[in-house]
Amino acid sequence: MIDYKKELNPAQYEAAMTLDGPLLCIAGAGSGKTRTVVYRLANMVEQGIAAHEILLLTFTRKASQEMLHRAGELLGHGIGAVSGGTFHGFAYSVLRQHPPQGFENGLSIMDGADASEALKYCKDMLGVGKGDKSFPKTATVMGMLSKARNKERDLGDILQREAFHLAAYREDLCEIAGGYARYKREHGLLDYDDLLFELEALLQSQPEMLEHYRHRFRYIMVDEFQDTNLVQSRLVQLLAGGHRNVMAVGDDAQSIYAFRGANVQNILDFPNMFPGTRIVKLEENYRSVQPVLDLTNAILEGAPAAFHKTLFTSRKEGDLPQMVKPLSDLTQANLVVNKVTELRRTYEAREIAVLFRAGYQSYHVEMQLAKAGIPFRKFGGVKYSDAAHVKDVMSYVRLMLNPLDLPAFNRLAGNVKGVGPKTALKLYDASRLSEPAVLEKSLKKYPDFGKDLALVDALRRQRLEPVEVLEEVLEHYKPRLMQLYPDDYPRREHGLEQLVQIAATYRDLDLFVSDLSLEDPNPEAQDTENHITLSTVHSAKGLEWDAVMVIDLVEERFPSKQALQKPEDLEEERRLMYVACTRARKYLGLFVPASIYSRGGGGNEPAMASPFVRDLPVYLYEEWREGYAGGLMRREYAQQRTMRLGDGVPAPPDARPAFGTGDSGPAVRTTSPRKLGYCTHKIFGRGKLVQHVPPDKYRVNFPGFGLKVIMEAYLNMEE
DNA sequence: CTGTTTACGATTTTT
DNA sequence: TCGTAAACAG
Repeated sequence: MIDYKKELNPAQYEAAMTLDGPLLCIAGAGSGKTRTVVYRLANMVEQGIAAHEILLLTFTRKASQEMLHRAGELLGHGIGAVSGGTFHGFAYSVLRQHPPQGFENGLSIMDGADASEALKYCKDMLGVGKGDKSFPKTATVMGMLSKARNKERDLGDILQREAFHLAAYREDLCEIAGGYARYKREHGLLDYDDLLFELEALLQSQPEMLEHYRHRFRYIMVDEFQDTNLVQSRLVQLLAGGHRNVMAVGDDAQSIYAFRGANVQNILDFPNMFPGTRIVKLEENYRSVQPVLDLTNAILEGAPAAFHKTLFTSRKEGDLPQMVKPLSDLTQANLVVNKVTELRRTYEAREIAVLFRAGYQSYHVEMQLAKAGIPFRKFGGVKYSDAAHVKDVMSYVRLMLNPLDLPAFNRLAGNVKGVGPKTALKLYDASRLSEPAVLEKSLKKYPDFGKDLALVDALRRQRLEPVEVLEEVLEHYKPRLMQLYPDDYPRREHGLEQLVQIAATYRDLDLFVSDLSLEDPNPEAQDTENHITLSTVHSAKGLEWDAVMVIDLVEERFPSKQALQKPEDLEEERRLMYVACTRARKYLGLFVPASIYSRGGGGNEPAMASPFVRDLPVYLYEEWREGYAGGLMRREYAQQRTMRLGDGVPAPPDARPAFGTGDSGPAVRTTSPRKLGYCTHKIFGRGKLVQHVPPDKYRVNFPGFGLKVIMEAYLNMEE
C-alpha cells in the first residue's frame, strides 16, 4: 500500500487523489510535477481503473515512458498497457487503424526533411520563383506554411504579421502550398501537422468513432499543456468531452513553443473549456537551492503579470550563481571546459550540462571538449534520422509499405548513376501505371535500380520481422554505401548497425518506420555514465542537472536575433532563459562573452550582454572576468556598484519592473501595455521600437542594422 | 538530362 | 567557413 499522504505535499496530494472531473495542475519548475503524475497513475490503478482505460499524452515519448516506468516501480508490478506518447504518435496509432479517405493503400509519415524535399519538388514542378535570387528558401517557405497551419491562420495573414518582407511573394507561396497539399494526397503522405488535423476530422465526422474512443479512454492526462496548439486543445476537448475525466498539467511560465503555434492561452482557458475545473497549484520547488531560485525568479520579474510566479524552497543553503565574462566566444569555450573539469571533481559527469539557444552555438565547446578528452552527448541540432544513409535504408522499407511513396522512390532512383529527377519521375509513372513494357525497357538501362525494386518486391511478398527486413536491406545496400560515401563509410555503417538494433525492439514494421519519423530514437548509448550533456534549451525541457552552464548570453544570440520579429517574441525568449536556468539544481553558470565572432563584421565584434542578465540585481550572482593574460578575476560587489551607477542602479529587491503592476488581475495575457511605434536615429535611420529598457533606453530594430539599445535622448520618436 | 563547377549567401527553436 | 543553388559543360 502506498502512503500518499506521507510521500506528497498537500497540493500534490490533492492532484493525485482527484481522479474524476476536470483538473488543472499548474506546476512551477521543479515542483514535483512528474512525481505527482506518477503517484496519480499509481492511485488510478489502485482504485481499480484498468490501465487500458488511461491515456497519457506527453511532449516526448521519453517523458511518458519514464512516468509509466516509475508508476510501475511504485506499484511493485508493471502498470500495464497504458496508452501513452505524443499527440502525433497517438494520432498516428489511431489513423493507421482507421485510414482516412484516400489513404487506404498505405500511409507514410514525412519528417521535416521529407517535407522540405517534397516542397522543393513541388516548387520546381510549378516553376514558381524560378531564377529569382531573392525568392525565399525552401526551409523558410516550409516554416511559414507550417506556422500558418499550426496557428490556423491564412498564409497571407502570417506573412503580413511575421514576415513582412515576404508579403510580396504571397501569391507564389499560396500556389506552392496548394501544390504541396495535392502532392501529399496523391502519394499517401502525411506531415506532422496533417496527423493532428486528420485525427480531428476523423473524430468529428464519425460520431461512433468518437464514442468508441471516449469509452475506451475514460481517464486522460495531458502534460505540458502550455505547449499545445489549437488543434491539440480541441482534440483534448473532443476526447474528454463525454466523461470529462481529464487532467491538464503545465506551467504558463515555461511556454516556449509559440513559434510552432503553441498557444499559452490554452492553459489559461482550460477552466472555461471544462467548467467546474478544479485548480491545483504546485509552488514549492524541490529542485534548486535558494540562490538559483532567486535568480530565476528575478528573470521572470520583467515579464507581463500573467506570468508572474514566485517559487520557494526549503533548501536555503547553496552558492550564488556565477556570471563569467570571457573576452570572446572563443575563449568562452576554454573557460567552459575548465569549469567542466573543475565541476567534475564535485559532480558526476552526467550531472553536468551546457545549454545554448541554437544548435550551432556549441560548436567551439564541442571542439575544446574533444581536445580535452571529455566525452559528451548532444541533444538538439542535427537528427540521427536525417543522416543520408539512414534515409536511404529507410526508403526501401517505406517503399515496401507504401508503393506510392514518391519521395522514397526518388531517393533510391537518384542514388543510381545516370538517374536524375526527370528520369526518376518517368520510372515512377511507369511502375505506378503498370506499364510493364516501358518499365522493363527502362530498367534494362539501369540494372542497379532494377535490383532495388526486385528487393522491395521480394520483401513485400514475405512476412518478416522488422530486424530481418533491415538486415536484408543492409546487405543489399552496403556496396552502394561504400560507393556513395567512400570517405566516411565506416562511421555510417556503424550508425546503420544501431538502426538494426533499434529495429530489433519492434514487432510491427510500420510502427518502427513511423516512430523513427515521429521521434528521434533516444541515443541510450552504452556508457553515458561519464558523458556530460550539451543541449539546446528546447531539448533540455523537463530535464535537470546538478550543474548547468548557459553560454552565449549576448544580444542577438540569446535572445536570438531572428526570433525578435514582434514585441511579444522577447517574452518567449525570456521564458526560454527561465527554462534554461531552472534546470540547475546546485550550480548555475552564466557565460557572457564580451565579443563574438561574426563573418559580417570581419572577425570579432563587441557584444552587448543579454538583457536577461544585464537587468539582474548584482547581489544575485558573483561575477568573474577573464583577464587578457587568461585566468579569471573576481569582481567585488562594491566595485560593481560604482561601475553601474552611471547606467542605472539596479532595482532594489522589492521594486517591480516597468511591466508588472503589483496586483496580478485576471489571468489574461495582456500584450505590452506600452504602445510602441517607430523612431528615427541619426545614423541608423528609421527603426521599430521593440521594448522600453528602463530607465531611459529603448531596444530598437533598425532594418539592415538589427537590434540596438539606444538612449531615448538620441531618438526621434514618431507619433 | 545529368554531373560538375562556381558563386554566393547565411546562419533558431521541434513534433 | 560551409552548404546550397544557379550556371555550364558533356
